[in-house]
Amino acid sequence: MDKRTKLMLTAKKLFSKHGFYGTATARIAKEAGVSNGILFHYFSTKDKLIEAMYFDVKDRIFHYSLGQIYKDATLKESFYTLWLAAVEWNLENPEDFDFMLQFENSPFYSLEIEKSHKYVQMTMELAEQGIEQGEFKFVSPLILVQVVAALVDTTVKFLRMNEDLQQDTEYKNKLFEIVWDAIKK
Amino acid sequence: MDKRTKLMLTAKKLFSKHGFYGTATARIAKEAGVSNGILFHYFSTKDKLIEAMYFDVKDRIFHYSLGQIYKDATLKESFYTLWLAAVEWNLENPEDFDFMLQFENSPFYSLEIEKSHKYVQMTMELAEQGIEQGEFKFVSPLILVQVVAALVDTTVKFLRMNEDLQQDTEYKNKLFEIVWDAIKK
DNA sequence: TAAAAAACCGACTAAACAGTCAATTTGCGT
DNA sequence: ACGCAAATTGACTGTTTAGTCGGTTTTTTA
Repeated sequence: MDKRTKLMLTAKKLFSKHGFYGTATARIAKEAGVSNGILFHYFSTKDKLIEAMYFDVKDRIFHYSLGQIYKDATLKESFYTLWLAAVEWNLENPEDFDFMLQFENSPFYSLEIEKSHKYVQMTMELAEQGIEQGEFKFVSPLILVQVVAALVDTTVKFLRMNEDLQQDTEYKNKLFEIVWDAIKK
Repeated sequence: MDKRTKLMLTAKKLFSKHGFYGTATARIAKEAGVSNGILFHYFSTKDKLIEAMYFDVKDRIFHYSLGQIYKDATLKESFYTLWLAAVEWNLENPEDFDFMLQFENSPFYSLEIEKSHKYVQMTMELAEQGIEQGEFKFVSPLILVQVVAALVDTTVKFLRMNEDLQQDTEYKNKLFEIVWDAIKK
């Protein structure tokens, strides 16, 4: 594994556990088993490292989740697939999840960053579709997307505390009804 | 105003803008117009200061919101009052809001802390009531509470970006329907 | 009003920190 | 096999940091 990847993995682990400023760059390098200097060769500042990790993680989760959607699916099916994929991905990648939560609620984060993401635009289009077809509530598509995202996070946090429910498909369907009822007309 | 309060107000302002570790204790004291030493007289460590602020803010918002509920209100009215009060309080106290978001998504936070709050228990009881009466979805009351809380945050973030909608009662009613539909059976 | 306690000051310190840099190794095209 | 660029090292630095402390002022108590 190349050292850049090693650094990213170690940084993710430490950031998610100890926070951004609770994690020294020297410690990242040390635990990754590489030299101090190489970190700044790949990422000119600590902030750049954090930002690079954000794009990496966000990219992977969206790519995975959107990839699950199949053609000719109804709107509800598409949203179910999207929601479930995101929930399961986050459950399987707790470090990514904790890192994202921290980042998106920190002063690092701005909506400009979010909107620059092509995948966000794709989900916005899905929401717009639903509104036009009269299937979703007649509100801004942006808030529908954010509601779904927020409820993914809420679900993940909840299922984390209730491991016995993580495999319970029936219960998860119930949880999806929360999301669907929230956005549907 | 006593110096402890001055410190808390200044800390809140700086933490919300620059993050926890982006804000030096010396800077808090300086901008609060008090000596460096007095900060550690009131809060033995920086972490203690952060935690004390969390309890202070959380206490005030819950006290305010729950205080708005009137007797003989239906369950829906109670939830509407609760949701609206929380949304408006957060809009009027953006520093508190940003601070809370950061704190609750940082490694500082744990569910133990949350549950220790008497107000959380009160909202849990409201949710249990709704489930028993068959008015809410038959899921864990905890997740219903968390869904409402998450949707308060989502609404606040959205209304912040759309200031023209902040006074639009009709639109806010629409946004509440999202919350209500999410939890109701 | 005296004594005890609590609030308050600001200079100080030891540790930790992000980022630099000159020197060395590695890998790759020719 | 040569030469050159990119990767890699780790010791180093100037700054910043949380927290301490001996001493002073203000407030409370009896």
